[in-house]
Amino acid sequence: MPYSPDHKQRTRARILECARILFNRHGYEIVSIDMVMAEAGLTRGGFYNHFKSKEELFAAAVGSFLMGRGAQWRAAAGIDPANPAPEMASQMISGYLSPEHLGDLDGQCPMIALPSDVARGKPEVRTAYEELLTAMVGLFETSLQERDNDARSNALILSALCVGGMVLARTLPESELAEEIRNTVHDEAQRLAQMA
Amino acid sequence: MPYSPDHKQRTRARILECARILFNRHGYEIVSIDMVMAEAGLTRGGFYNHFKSKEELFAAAVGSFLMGRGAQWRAAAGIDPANPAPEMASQMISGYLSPEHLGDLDGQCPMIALPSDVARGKPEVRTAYEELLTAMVGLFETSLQERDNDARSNALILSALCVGGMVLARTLPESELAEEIRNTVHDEAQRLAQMA
DNA sequence: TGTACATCAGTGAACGCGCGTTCACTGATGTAC
DNA sequence: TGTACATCAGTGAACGCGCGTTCACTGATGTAC
Repeated sequence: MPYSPDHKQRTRARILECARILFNRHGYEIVSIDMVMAEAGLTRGGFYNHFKSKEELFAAAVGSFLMGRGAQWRAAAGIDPANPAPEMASQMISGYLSPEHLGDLDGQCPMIALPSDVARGKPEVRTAYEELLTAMVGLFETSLQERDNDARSNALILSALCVGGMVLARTLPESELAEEIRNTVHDEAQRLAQMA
Repeated sequence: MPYSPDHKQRTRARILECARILFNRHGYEIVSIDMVMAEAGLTRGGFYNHFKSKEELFAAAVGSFLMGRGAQWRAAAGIDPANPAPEMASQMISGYLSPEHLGDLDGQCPMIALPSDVARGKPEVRTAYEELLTAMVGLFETSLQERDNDARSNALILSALCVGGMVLARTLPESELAEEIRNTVHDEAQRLAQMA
């Protein structure tokens, strides 16, 4: 048995991490398998030892955010999904609609960076996106449900505000309007979360 | 002076219309200049008589929605920007967040179809996107301002809900969740427009 | 402890293909006479 | 009215390039003895 048992698994994780960052920054079509593998310190041929196609890599990269970069991000924001507190919704909104998140092209949530690419992708890619959204909606719902008997609807609305506000702010030229959108949507989401 | 004076102009408009539809459906990278020109009944070489690059075509195609397909769409929905009525906001929300708009891959608003592509584009492309959003925000604001002393903020929030709700519903796999998002966001936007 | 070996992660050349853009040209058109 | 012409929108071959994927191979590794 050559190589340690987890050698391949760690290489795969490295490829995935590089892919997530590159896709976030440049989008699905621009990023080539050569770019991903070079970034991971490997050559192109080895790619197919780990993934059966570029599309499969894309789905895996989108899905990897949930337990990878997204988990770090939740921890940094003091969010513990295992012990949901009523203030969790407010913390999520502050972090998601923050200027820091808007500027973080590499580390951002793929729901903001890649909706158009995902929408044109195969079902497995769109399902990976759905997992991210389901997680976000679930966290909002859990946080709201103590005080809110319409927690599900408000969780969906908060998710649409978070993703929608950030997509618009990201797509606009860097301008007053982009900041105005981000700020206004942030305040409205906080208001809605407090009211609930 | 060969050809009638508007011959070139009409050809340009035809190229632009084909480009808008193809970009909407397939995205910026997948659509080639060959595809656009063939769709317009022309050959690739002539493209550069009309546009100086693919990126310029993209910006023009995004911007063309406002006075082209978007104007048809407003007319069909009974929206007259010249005579803004208080119920205009509600009409816009009904049309924008409708199942018909969700299913219209060719004719949809580019703000839904292309945010990721635009965000990675040159400034001229992002400025074209900004024109679309500015128009939408302006229509909402005009419609709300009679009864609402916070019309600007609510116009921004409604825009984020419209675009955000549709981007999510479009990106998800065709599922209950996609319909639930569209419906819930639609109802919330209507509620907000009525309250204002 | 040291050596020969089997494994398989990783290599890199090659495949067929289509891209955006350029450019010398062609030929349909409206005008001049 | 009819014909020769100048214009320029449109043509299509060619350019250099990089893509996703395949495949015969290489060589670092842990194991067997």
